[in-house]
Amino acid sequence: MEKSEGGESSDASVSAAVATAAQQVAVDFPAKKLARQLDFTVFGQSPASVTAVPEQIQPIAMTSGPQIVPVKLTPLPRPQLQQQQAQPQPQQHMLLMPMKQTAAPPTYPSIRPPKPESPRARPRQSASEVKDGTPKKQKQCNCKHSRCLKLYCECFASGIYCDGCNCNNCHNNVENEPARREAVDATLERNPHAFRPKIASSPHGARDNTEETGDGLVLAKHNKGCHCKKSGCLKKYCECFQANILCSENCKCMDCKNFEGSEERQALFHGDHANNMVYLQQAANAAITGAIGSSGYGSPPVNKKRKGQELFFGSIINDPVHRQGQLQQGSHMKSSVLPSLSSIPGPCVGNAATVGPSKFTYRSLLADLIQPQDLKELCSVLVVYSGEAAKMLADEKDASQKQAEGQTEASLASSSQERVQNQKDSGTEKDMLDCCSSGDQGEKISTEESSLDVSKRRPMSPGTLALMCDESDTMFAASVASPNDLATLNCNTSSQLPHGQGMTETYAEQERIVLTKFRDCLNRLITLGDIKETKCSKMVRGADSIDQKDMIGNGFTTTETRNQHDSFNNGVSKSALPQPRTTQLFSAVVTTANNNALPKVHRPDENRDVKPKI
DNA sequence: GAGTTTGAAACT
DNA sequence: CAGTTTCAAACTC
Repeated sequence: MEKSEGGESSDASVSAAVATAAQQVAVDFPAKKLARQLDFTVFGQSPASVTAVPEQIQPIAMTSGPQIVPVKLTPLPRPQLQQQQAQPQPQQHMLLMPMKQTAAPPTYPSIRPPKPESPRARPRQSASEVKDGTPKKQKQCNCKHSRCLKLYCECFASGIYCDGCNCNNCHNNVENEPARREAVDATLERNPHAFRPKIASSPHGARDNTEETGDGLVLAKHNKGCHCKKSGCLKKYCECFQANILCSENCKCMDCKNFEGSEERQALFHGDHANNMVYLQQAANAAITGAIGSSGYGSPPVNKKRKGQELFFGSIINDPVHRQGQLQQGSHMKSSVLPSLSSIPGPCVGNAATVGPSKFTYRSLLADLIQPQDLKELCSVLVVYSGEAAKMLADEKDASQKQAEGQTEASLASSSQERVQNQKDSGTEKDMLDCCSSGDQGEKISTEESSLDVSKRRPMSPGTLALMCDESDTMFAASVASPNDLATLNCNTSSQLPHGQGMTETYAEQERIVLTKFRDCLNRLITLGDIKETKCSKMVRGADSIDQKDMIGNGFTTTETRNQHDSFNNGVSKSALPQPRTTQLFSAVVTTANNNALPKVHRPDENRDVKPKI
């Protein structure tokens, strides 16, 4: 007779029997359903609490050996059990596994499950099992020939009795405990780790079994890895995919698309807001950490050795769709061929050889747009801005003072006195400015302020100085200011910082301008990223009209910013700025500033949104 | 719901 | 250990 021996009808009685029989462990090992339900959240369990389980039951198991221990169920040392402990649920059929399996206490690294999936990582777990994080119903197997006594059976593999399943000739129940235990023994004999988590535990330890993604999530790895051939590891046939983890070096899959950065994988997440947000966050973080410089790629993974690599790789070459994502994957497959494929992502050859635990890392579209040099140059630009702002403020102040003097017909003596005072307030600022300025910049200042005393120089704001400090290395020292200037600047900073209210206002204004320009720069970067993303998308979709050169090199960047570059070169501050590459990316900011920002330092409407945005 | 596909588990 | 078979879930229609 084919029936579900662990049927729901008998659920209560079976559970009661189990609870009674295994009273001692009942608390630690909640019922079966719960076990599975809570599967999904147990990865976060602390290793300590998890490892305690096997040790706890080990004495019992040791005494049982091959014998059947119907009374004291041997729970599988799996993470989900810990979850059960945390949230004890009534009537569950926790099964006892022979202590064999606990001979080597499994380690349950604290892993944040990408997805609430069975720790046991039994693939093919019905989605109905868990919805909105709250398990509704235990997964019901449909075994027909295995009697639910082989790992084919999810329930058995999960270490739980069948309960309400649709299986035939089920022996995975309390009534057939002897047979079940035999099966358990046999299974453990074949594979001592058969009932241990496939995901999360590792012979190398918890730490080795986890990897961190761009967003900081710690993802688990499949201990054995999958061996998928046709599913691309993007279907639930794949254990890794089903567990919502990325394939790892442990996998031996072919044509894997379940790696970070895989477009196919990302596509799957389209429509799934939650997952999409995770991806976006990963991308954002990756952009922050990896967008700058040619090392936009993190470490392209590495790992997997695929039997179908050659074949798979060959398909990539002519398949744009696979380039960006799998290209990265390919980097750890056949690094020798990577360079030729690195066109889209950009220069990543240097990283191709990088070997790391992580498989794939997101590479920002801006990776080849922003170089370390750009940052330095940006800082220089901002420094100049700060100086310009300070100067402008001083000019305005002087102008207003002079106007006031004229109106009041103040005496020459008093005027001089005020002038001296003014120097105290803002004059030092110019000193600082000139310290960091040289060449044309200095000339410009002297020209514009020919009527002013040379000593009427103002210090830069603390924020500007901070930039200066960061810039005090190569670029700046070489092209903007001499080391002596910087030294002087620093000295002046420390000695002249304490200024009056005037200086505070100046600082605030300087910083506001700098921040505003920085914001503009970031906005521009975003725009460039959008443009590039669009182009990449078109390209990936097979839009053959796009010239790849524009994508990878500075093509579109240079053309887009050429005019800006020109205008920049005509700007008043050009000599103070290190040349060119910044002009490609940041010239718009500079140009804009030269055109309208500095002359009107006080423009609340323009700067008012700086705070919120930044 | 039946049939097919898939890949892990089991077997040789 | 590799190849084959069995099995049940996932998937397709």
